[in-house]
Amino acid sequence: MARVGLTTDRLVRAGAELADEVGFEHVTVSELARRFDVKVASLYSHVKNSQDLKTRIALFALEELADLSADAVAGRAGKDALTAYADVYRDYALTHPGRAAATRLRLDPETAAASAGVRHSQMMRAILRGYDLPESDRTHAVRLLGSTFHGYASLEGAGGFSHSSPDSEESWRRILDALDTLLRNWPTR
Amino acid sequence: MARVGLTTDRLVRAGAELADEVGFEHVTVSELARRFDVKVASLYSHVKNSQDLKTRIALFALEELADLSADAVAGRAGKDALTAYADVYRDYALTHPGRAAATRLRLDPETAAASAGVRHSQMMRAILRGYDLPESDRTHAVRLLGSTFHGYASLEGAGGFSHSSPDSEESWRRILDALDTLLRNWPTR
DNA sequence: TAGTTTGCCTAAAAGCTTTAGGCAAACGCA
DNA sequence: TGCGTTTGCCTAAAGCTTTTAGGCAAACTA
Repeated sequence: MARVGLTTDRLVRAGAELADEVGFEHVTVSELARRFDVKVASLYSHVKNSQDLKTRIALFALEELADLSADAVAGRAGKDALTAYADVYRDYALTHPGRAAATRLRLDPETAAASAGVRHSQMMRAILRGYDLPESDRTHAVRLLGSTFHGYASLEGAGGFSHSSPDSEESWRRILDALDTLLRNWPTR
Repeated sequence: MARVGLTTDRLVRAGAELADEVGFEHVTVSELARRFDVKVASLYSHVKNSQDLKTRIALFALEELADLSADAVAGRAGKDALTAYADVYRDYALTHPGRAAATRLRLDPETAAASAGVRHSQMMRAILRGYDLPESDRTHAVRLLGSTFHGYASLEGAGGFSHSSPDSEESWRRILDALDTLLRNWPTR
Protein backbone atom coordinates (compact mmCIF):
# COMPACT_ATOMS: atom_id res chain seq x y z
CA MET A 1 0.00 0.00 0.00
CA ALA A 2 2.67 2.48 -0.94
CA ARG A 3 1.41 6.01 -0.64
CA VAL A 4 1.47 7.97 -3.83
CA GLY A 5 1.38 11.36 -2.20
CA LEU A 6 -1.88 12.72 -3.46
CA THR A 7 -2.73 16.28 -2.63
CA THR A 8 -5.53 18.51 -3.80
CA ASP A 9 -2.99 20.61 -5.62
CA ARG A 10 -1.46 17.69 -7.50
CA LEU A 11 -4.90 16.47 -8.45
CA VAL A 12 -5.91 19.85 -9.78
CA ARG A 13 -2.75 20.21 -11.84
CA ALA A 14 -3.11 16.72 -13.25
CA GLY A 15 -6.75 17.49 -13.89
CA ALA A 16 -5.76 20.55 -15.89
CA GLU A 17 -3.40 18.47 -18.00
CA LEU A 18 -6.06 15.85 -18.47
CA ALA A 19 -8.47 18.57 -19.59
CA ASP A 20 -6.01 19.73 -22.21
CA GLU A 21 -5.69 16.20 -23.50
CA VAL A 22 -9.26 14.98 -23.54
CA GLY A 23 -11.33 18.13 -23.20
CA PHE A 24 -12.57 19.73 -20.01
CA GLU A 25 -16.00 18.14 -20.28
CA HIS A 26 -14.43 14.69 -20.30
CA VAL A 27 -12.42 15.19 -17.14
CA THR A 28 -13.46 12.48 -14.77
CA VAL A 29 -12.52 11.48 -11.26
CA SER A 30 -12.06 7.92 -12.46
CA GLU A 31 -9.62 8.81 -15.19
CA LEU A 32 -7.64 10.95 -12.80
CA ALA A 33 -7.44 8.05 -10.34
CA ARG A 34 -6.23 5.82 -13.16
CA ARG A 35 -3.44 8.27 -13.96
CA PHE A 36 -2.24 8.22 -10.39
CA ASP A 37 -2.62 4.45 -10.33
CA VAL A 38 -4.85 4.73 -7.34
CA LYS A 39 -8.39 3.64 -6.53
CA VAL A 40 -11.14 6.13 -7.28
CA ALA A 41 -12.38 6.43 -3.74
CA SER A 42 -8.98 7.69 -2.67
CA LEU A 43 -9.48 10.96 -4.51
CA TYR A 44 -12.49 11.78 -2.42
CA SER A 45 -10.29 12.63 0.53
CA HIS A 46 -8.74 15.45 -1.47
CA VAL A 47 -11.65 16.68 -3.51
CA LYS A 48 -15.30 16.91 -2.46
CA ASN A 49 -16.73 15.55 -5.66
CA SER A 50 -16.53 15.78 -9.39
CA GLN A 51 -17.99 19.28 -9.50
CA ASP A 52 -15.53 20.43 -6.88
CA LEU A 53 -12.65 19.08 -8.95
CA LYS A 54 -13.83 20.93 -12.03
CA THR A 55 -14.31 24.15 -10.13
CA ARG A 56 -10.80 23.89 -8.75
CA ILE A 57 -9.40 23.31 -12.22
CA ALA A 58 -11.27 26.40 -13.41
CA LEU A 59 -9.90 28.50 -10.57
CA PHE A 60 -6.41 27.19 -11.23
CA ALA A 61 -6.64 28.07 -14.92
CA LEU A 62 -7.99 31.54 -14.21
CA GLU A 63 -5.10 32.14 -11.85
CA GLU A 64 -2.48 30.78 -14.20
CA LEU A 65 -3.82 32.86 -17.04
CA ALA A 66 -3.98 35.97 -14.88
CA ASP A 67 -0.32 35.50 -13.95
CA LEU A 68 0.70 35.16 -17.58
CA SER A 69 -1.37 38.18 -18.55
CA ALA A 70 -0.04 40.35 -15.77
CA ASP A 71 3.45 39.51 -16.90
CA ALA A 72 2.71 40.29 -20.52
CA VAL A 73 0.98 43.57 -19.81
CA ALA A 74 3.56 44.90 -17.36
CA GLY A 75 5.30 47.96 -18.72
CA ARG A 76 3.05 48.29 -21.73
CA ALA A 77 0.26 50.71 -22.54
CA GLY A 78 -2.30 51.46 -25.22
CA LYS A 79 -2.50 49.14 -28.16
CA ASP A 80 0.67 47.47 -27.05
CA ALA A 81 -0.92 46.43 -23.79
CA LEU A 82 -4.16 45.46 -25.50
CA THR A 83 -2.52 43.10 -27.94
CA ALA A 84 -0.19 41.69 -25.30
CA TYR A 85 -3.15 40.81 -23.11
CA ALA A 86 -5.20 39.48 -25.98
CA ASP A 87 -2.38 37.39 -27.40
CA VAL A 88 -1.68 35.76 -24.09
CA TYR A 89 -5.35 34.93 -23.88
CA ARG A 90 -5.49 33.39 -27.32
CA ASP A 91 -2.19 31.55 -27.00
CA TYR A 92 -3.36 30.08 -23.75
CA ALA A 93 -6.55 28.91 -25.38
CA LEU A 94 -4.62 27.32 -28.23
CA THR A 95 -1.97 25.62 -26.14
CA HIS A 96 -4.29 24.71 -23.28
CA PRO A 97 -7.72 24.17 -24.75
CA GLY A 98 -8.97 22.23 -21.76
CA ARG A 99 -7.91 24.84 -19.25
CA ALA A 100 -9.35 27.57 -21.43
CA ALA A 101 -12.65 25.72 -21.52
CA ALA A 102 -12.41 25.48 -17.75
CA THR A 103 -12.21 29.25 -17.45
CA ARG A 104 -15.66 29.34 -19.06
CA LEU A 105 -17.19 27.14 -16.38
CA ARG A 106 -20.12 28.77 -14.67
CA LEU A 107 -19.07 29.58 -11.13
CA ASP A 108 -21.45 30.50 -8.38
CA PRO A 109 -21.28 34.21 -7.54
CA GLU A 110 -19.22 33.97 -4.34
CA THR A 111 -16.68 31.65 -5.94
CA ALA A 112 -16.45 33.91 -8.96
CA ALA A 113 -15.98 36.96 -6.78
CA ALA A 114 -13.07 35.30 -5.00
CA SER A 115 -11.49 34.05 -8.22
CA ALA A 116 -8.77 35.46 -10.42
CA GLY A 117 -11.59 36.55 -12.69
CA VAL A 118 -11.53 39.87 -10.90
CA ARG A 119 -7.84 40.26 -11.70
CA HIS A 120 -8.75 39.88 -15.34
CA SER A 121 -11.32 42.66 -15.18
CA GLN A 122 -8.85 44.85 -13.35
CA MET A 123 -6.23 44.27 -16.01
CA MET A 124 -8.65 45.16 -18.74
CA ARG A 125 -9.61 48.29 -16.86
CA ALA A 126 -5.95 49.16 -16.56
CA ILE A 127 -5.46 48.66 -20.28
CA LEU A 128 -8.34 51.03 -20.93
CA ARG A 129 -6.46 53.76 -19.09
CA GLY A 130 -4.41 54.03 -22.24
CA TYR A 131 -7.53 55.05 -24.09
CA ASP A 132 -9.65 58.07 -23.51
CA LEU A 133 -12.91 56.58 -22.34
CA PRO A 134 -15.26 58.28 -19.92
CA GLU A 135 -15.25 56.45 -16.61
CA SER A 136 -18.86 55.46 -17.02
CA ASP A 137 -18.10 53.63 -20.25
CA ARG A 138 -15.21 51.55 -19.01
CA THR A 139 -17.38 48.70 -17.84
CA HIS A 140 -19.08 48.49 -21.20
CA ALA A 141 -15.72 48.37 -22.91
CA VAL A 142 -14.43 45.72 -20.52
CA ARG A 143 -17.46 43.62 -21.30
CA LEU A 144 -16.95 44.08 -25.01
CA LEU A 145 -13.32 43.03 -24.83
CA GLY A 146 -14.08 40.11 -22.56
CA SER A 147 -16.87 38.92 -24.80
CA THR A 148 -14.82 39.18 -27.95
CA PHE A 149 -11.73 37.44 -26.60
CA HIS A 150 -13.83 34.79 -24.95
CA GLY A 151 -15.94 34.26 -28.01
CA TYR A 152 -13.05 34.19 -30.41
CA ALA A 153 -11.08 31.69 -28.38
CA SER A 154 -14.15 29.57 -27.96
CA LEU A 155 -15.07 29.52 -31.65
CA GLU A 156 -11.50 29.01 -32.73
CA GLY A 157 -11.13 26.17 -30.25
CA ALA A 158 -14.31 24.59 -31.59
CA GLY A 159 -12.74 24.57 -35.01
CA GLY A 160 -14.99 27.32 -36.31
CA PHE A 161 -12.28 29.09 -38.23
CA SER A 162 -10.10 26.24 -39.32
CA HIS A 163 -9.83 25.02 -42.86
CA SER A 164 -11.27 28.24 -44.20
CA SER A 165 -9.45 31.24 -45.52
CA PRO A 166 -8.33 33.73 -44.51
CA ASP A 167 -6.53 32.01 -41.73
CA SER A 168 -7.40 32.59 -38.15
CA GLU A 169 -4.16 34.32 -37.30
CA GLU A 170 -4.86 37.05 -39.80
CA SER A 171 -8.41 37.60 -38.59
CA TRP A 172 -7.14 37.84 -35.05
CA ARG A 173 -4.66 40.58 -35.93
CA ARG A 174 -7.28 42.49 -37.86
CA ILE A 175 -9.75 42.17 -35.03
CA LEU A 176 -7.22 43.56 -32.59
CA ASP A 177 -6.58 46.46 -34.95
CA ALA A 178 -10.30 47.00 -35.15
CA LEU A 179 -10.79 46.96 -31.40
CA ASP A 180 -7.93 49.41 -30.96
CA THR A 181 -9.51 51.72 -33.51
CA LEU A 182 -12.82 51.38 -31.79
CA LEU A 183 -11.43 52.26 -28.39
CA ARG A 184 -9.80 55.34 -29.88
CA ASN A 185 -13.10 56.37 -31.46
CA TRP A 186 -15.41 55.23 -28.76
CA PRO A 187 -18.92 56.52 -29.39
CA THR A 188 -20.36 58.37 -26.43
CA ARG A 189 -24.03 59.01 -26.03
CA MET B 1 -47.36 -1.85 -24.09
CA ALA B 2 -49.11 1.23 -25.37
CA ARG B 3 -46.95 3.01 -27.91
CA VAL B 4 -46.05 6.53 -27.02
CA GLY B 5 -45.18 7.60 -30.51
CA LEU B 6 -41.53 8.43 -30.19
CA THR B 7 -39.79 9.95 -33.17
CA THR B 8 -36.37 11.42 -33.56
CA ASP B 9 -37.95 14.81 -34.02
CA ARG B 10 -40.00 14.64 -30.84
CA LEU B 11 -36.97 13.49 -28.92
CA VAL B 12 -34.89 16.35 -30.23
CA ARG B 13 -37.52 18.94 -29.38
CA ALA B 14 -38.02 17.51 -25.92
CA GLY B 15 -34.25 17.42 -25.57
CA ALA B 16 -34.07 21.10 -26.41
CA GLU B 17 -36.66 21.89 -23.75
CA LEU B 18 -34.82 19.73 -21.28
CA ALA B 19 -31.62 21.59 -22.09
CA ASP B 20 -33.31 24.90 -21.34
CA GLU B 21 -34.47 23.56 -18.01
CA VAL B 22 -31.42 21.75 -16.70
CA GLY B 23 -28.59 23.00 -18.89
CA PHE B 24 -27.34 21.47 -22.10
CA GLU B 25 -24.51 19.61 -20.40
CA HIS B 26 -27.01 17.83 -18.17
CA VAL B 27 -29.15 16.53 -20.99
CA THR B 28 -29.21 12.80 -20.66
CA VAL B 29 -30.83 9.97 -22.56
CA SER B 30 -32.13 8.60 -19.27
CA GLU B 31 -33.85 11.80 -18.26
CA LEU B 32 -35.43 12.09 -21.67
CA ALA B 33 -36.75 8.55 -21.40
CA ARG B 34 -38.17 9.38 -18.00
CA ARG B 35 -40.02 12.35 -19.47
CA PHE B 36 -41.62 10.18 -22.11
CA ASP B 37 -42.34 7.56 -19.47
CA VAL B 38 -40.53 5.02 -21.52
CA LYS B 39 -37.58 2.72 -20.93
CA VAL B 40 -34.16 4.09 -21.81
CA ALA B 41 -33.35 1.45 -24.38
CA SER B 42 -36.33 2.53 -26.42
CA LEU B 43 -34.70 5.80 -27.33
CA TYR B 44 -31.84 4.02 -29.01
CA SER B 45 -34.07 3.17 -31.95
CA HIS B 46 -34.47 6.85 -32.70
CA VAL B 47 -31.12 8.23 -31.76
CA LYS B 48 -27.72 6.61 -32.22
CA ASN B 49 -26.34 7.54 -28.84
CA SER B 50 -26.00 10.35 -26.39
CA GLN B 51 -23.61 12.31 -28.58
CA ASP B 52 -25.94 11.95 -31.54
CA LEU B 53 -28.80 13.32 -29.47
CA LYS B 54 -26.77 16.34 -28.44
CA THR B 55 -25.62 16.99 -31.97
CA ARG B 56 -29.20 16.88 -33.18
CA ILE B 57 -30.27 19.31 -30.49
CA ALA B 58 -27.46 21.62 -31.58
CA LEU B 59 -28.50 21.43 -35.22
CA PHE B 60 -32.12 22.04 -34.26
CA ALA B 61 -31.20 25.11 -32.23
CA LEU B 62 -29.00 26.50 -34.99
CA GLU B 63 -31.86 26.08 -37.44
CA GLU B 64 -34.45 27.59 -35.15
CA LEU B 65 -32.23 30.55 -34.42
CA ALA B 66 -31.45 31.04 -38.10
CA ASP B 67 -35.16 31.15 -38.87
CA LEU B 68 -35.78 33.74 -36.19
CA SER B 69 -32.83 35.80 -37.35
CA ALA B 70 -33.81 35.68 -41.00
CA ASP B 71 -37.22 36.92 -40.03
CA ALA B 72 -35.86 39.74 -37.93
CA VAL B 73 -33.35 40.89 -40.50
CA ALA B 74 -35.71 40.81 -43.47
CA GLY B 75 -36.29 44.27 -44.84
CA ARG B 76 -33.68 45.92 -42.69
CA ALA B 77 -30.25 47.26 -43.48
CA GLY B 78 -27.28 48.87 -41.80
CA LYS B 79 -27.38 49.35 -38.06
CA ASP B 80 -31.02 48.41 -38.06
CA ALA B 81 -30.20 45.00 -39.46
CA LEU B 82 -27.20 44.60 -37.19
CA THR B 83 -29.16 45.24 -34.02
CA ALA B 84 -32.10 43.15 -35.18
CA TYR B 85 -29.81 40.20 -35.75
CA ALA B 86 -27.90 40.73 -32.53
CA ASP B 87 -31.02 41.17 -30.43
CA VAL B 88 -32.55 37.99 -31.72
CA TYR B 89 -29.34 36.23 -30.84
CA ARG B 90 -29.24 37.58 -27.32
CA ASP B 91 -32.94 37.10 -26.65
CA TYR B 92 -32.65 33.54 -27.79
CA ALA B 93 -29.77 32.97 -25.43
CA LEU B 94 -31.69 34.48 -22.54
CA THR B 95 -34.96 32.68 -23.16
CA HIS B 96 -33.37 29.41 -24.27
CA PRO B 97 -30.09 29.09 -22.43
CA GLY B 98 -29.82 25.36 -23.05
CA ARG B 99 -30.38 25.64 -26.77
CA ALA B 100 -27.97 28.53 -26.95
CA ALA B 101 -25.35 26.42 -25.21
CA ALA B 102 -26.11 23.70 -27.72
CA THR B 103 -25.24 26.04 -30.58
CA ARG B 104 -21.77 26.22 -29.08
CA LEU B 105 -21.26 22.47 -29.28
CA ARG B 106 -18.22 21.48 -31.26
CA LEU B 107 -19.41 19.85 -34.47
CA ASP B 108 -17.22 17.86 -36.78
CA PRO B 109 -16.41 19.77 -39.97
CA GLU B 110 -18.83 17.98 -42.31
CA THR B 111 -21.72 18.29 -39.88
CA ALA B 112 -20.91 21.94 -39.34
CA ALA B 113 -20.74 22.57 -43.06
CA ALA B 114 -24.21 21.08 -43.50
CA SER B 115 -25.68 22.96 -40.54
CA ALA B 116 -27.59 26.20 -40.32
CA GLY B 117 -24.32 27.68 -39.12
CA VAL B 118 -23.62 28.63 -42.69
CA ARG B 119 -26.93 30.51 -42.86
CA HIS B 120 -25.71 32.52 -39.91
CA SER B 121 -22.50 33.49 -41.65
CA GLN B 122 -24.42 34.37 -44.77
CA MET B 123 -26.75 36.61 -42.83
CA MET B 124 -23.86 38.39 -41.20
CA ARG B 125 -22.27 38.84 -44.60
CA ALA B 126 -25.55 40.28 -45.85
CA ILE B 127 -25.68 42.67 -42.94
CA LEU B 128 -22.19 43.84 -43.77
CA ARG B 129 -23.39 44.90 -47.20
CA GLY B 130 -24.88 47.88 -45.42
CA TYR B 131 -21.38 48.93 -44.42
CA ASP B 132 -18.57 49.89 -46.68
CA LEU B 133 -16.04 47.14 -46.09
CA PRO B 134 -13.63 45.88 -48.67
CA GLU B 135 -14.59 42.39 -49.75
CA SER B 136 -11.39 40.96 -48.34
CA ASP B 137 -12.25 42.22 -44.88
CA ARG B 138 -15.74 40.84 -44.65
CA THR B 139 -14.66 37.52 -43.22
CA HIS B 140 -12.69 39.24 -40.50
CA ALA B 141 -15.71 41.33 -39.62
CA VAL B 142 -18.00 38.30 -39.62
CA ARG B 143 -15.64 36.58 -37.23
CA LEU B 144 -15.53 39.63 -35.00
CA LEU B 145 -19.30 39.87 -34.82
CA GLY B 146 -19.71 36.16 -34.31
CA SER B 147 -17.13 36.13 -31.54
CA THR B 148 -18.61 39.08 -29.76
CA PHE B 149 -22.22 37.91 -29.88
CA HIS B 150 -21.22 34.41 -28.95
CA GLY B 151 -18.98 35.58 -26.14
CA TYR B 152 -21.45 38.07 -24.75
CA ALA B 153 -24.30 35.58 -24.68
CA SER B 154 -22.06 33.00 -23.13
CA LEU B 155 -20.75 35.27 -20.39
CA GLU B 156 -24.15 36.74 -19.70
CA GLY B 157 -25.64 33.26 -19.52
CA ALA B 158 -22.93 32.22 -17.08
CA GLY B 159 -23.98 35.05 -14.84
CA GLY B 160 -20.90 37.11 -15.54
CA PHE B 161 -22.71 40.42 -15.77
CA SER B 162 -25.47 39.93 -13.29
CA HIS B 163 -25.64 41.68 -9.96
CA SER B 164 -23.19 44.31 -11.08
CA SER B 165 -23.88 47.72 -12.49
CA PRO B 166 -24.34 48.97 -15.08
CA ASP B 167 -26.88 46.41 -16.05
CA SER B 168 -26.32 44.05 -18.88
CA GLU B 169 -29.00 45.52 -21.08
CA GLU B 170 -27.23 48.87 -21.12
CA SER B 171 -23.86 47.34 -21.92
CA TRP B 172 -25.41 45.38 -24.74
CA ARG B 173 -26.87 48.52 -26.35
CA ARG B 174 -23.60 50.36 -26.00
CA ILE B 175 -21.68 47.46 -27.47
CA LEU B 176 -23.98 47.40 -30.48
CA ASP B 177 -23.46 51.13 -30.90
CA ALA B 178 -19.74 50.55 -30.69
CA LEU B 179 -19.77 47.77 -33.25
CA ASP B 180 -21.81 49.89 -35.60
CA THR B 181 -19.32 52.73 -35.22
CA LEU B 182 -16.50 50.33 -35.80
CA LEU B 183 -17.98 48.96 -38.99
CA ARG B 184 -18.45 52.49 -40.28
CA ASN B 185 -14.82 53.31 -39.46
CA TRP B 186 -13.29 49.99 -40.30
CA PRO B 187 -9.50 50.27 -40.32
CA THR B 188 -7.97 48.99 -43.52
CA ARG B 189 -4.37 48.01 -43.82
C1' DT C 1 -57.28 -11.47 -42.13
C1' DA C 2 -52.43 -13.02 -42.51
C1' DG C 3 -47.84 -11.44 -42.83
C1' DT C 4 -44.51 -8.12 -42.09
C1' DT C 5 -42.64 -4.26 -40.02
C1' DT C 6 -41.35 -1.85 -36.17
C1' DG C 7 -41.91 0.30 -31.55
C1' DC C 8 -41.12 -0.45 -26.98
C1' DC C 9 -39.77 -3.96 -23.64
C1' DT C 10 -36.59 -6.98 -20.57
C1' DA C 11 -32.00 -8.28 -19.58
C1' DA C 12 -27.42 -7.46 -18.94
C1' DA C 13 -22.75 -5.60 -19.08
C1' DA C 14 -19.71 -1.90 -18.31
C1' DG C 15 -18.33 2.63 -16.60
C1' DC C 16 -18.69 6.79 -13.43
C1' DT C 17 -19.93 8.77 -8.75
C1' DT C 18 -20.18 8.73 -4.07
C1' DT C 19 -20.31 6.97 0.81
C1' DA C 20 -18.84 3.90 4.71
C1' DG C 21 -15.67 1.54 7.11
C1' DG C 22 -10.87 -0.64 7.66
C1' DC C 23 -5.79 -1.30 7.79
C1' DA C 24 -1.30 0.19 7.78
C1' DA C 25 2.08 3.81 6.84
C1' DA C 26 3.80 8.05 8.47
C1' DC C 27 4.15 11.47 11.94
C1' DG C 28 4.77 13.37 16.71
C1' DC C 29 6.20 12.99 21.10
C1' DA C 30 8.30 10.96 25.21
C1' DT D 1 13.58 4.03 19.85
C1' DG D 2 9.01 2.93 20.72
C1' DC D 3 4.02 4.09 21.21
C1' DG D 4 -0.09 6.37 20.01
C1' DT D 5 -2.39 9.11 16.76
C1' DT D 6 -3.30 10.77 12.38
C1' DT D 7 -4.36 10.07 7.87
C1' DG D 8 -3.75 8.15 3.17
C1' DC D 9 -5.25 4.73 0.36
C1' DC D 10 -7.98 0.47 0.19
C1' DT D 11 -12.23 -2.72 -0.24
C1' DA D 12 -17.08 -2.95 -0.60
C1' DA D 13 -21.29 -1.54 -2.15
C1' DA D 14 -25.19 1.09 -3.96
C1' DG D 15 -27.07 3.97 -7.47
C1' DC D 16 -27.05 6.10 -11.90
C1' DT D 17 -26.03 6.48 -17.08
C1' DT D 18 -24.82 4.32 -21.48
C1' DT D 19 -25.23 0.95 -24.81
C1' DT D 20 -26.19 -3.64 -27.05
C1' DA D 21 -28.99 -7.90 -27.89
C1' DG D 22 -32.97 -10.21 -28.36
C1' DG D 23 -38.22 -10.66 -27.83
C1' DC D 24 -43.22 -9.72 -28.09
C1' DA D 25 -47.07 -7.44 -29.62
C1' DA D 26 -49.10 -3.41 -31.93
C1' DA D 27 -49.70 -1.32 -36.16
C1' DC D 28 -49.32 -1.05 -41.04
C1' DT D 29 -49.88 -3.62 -45.82
C1' DA D 30 -51.74 -6.45 -48.99
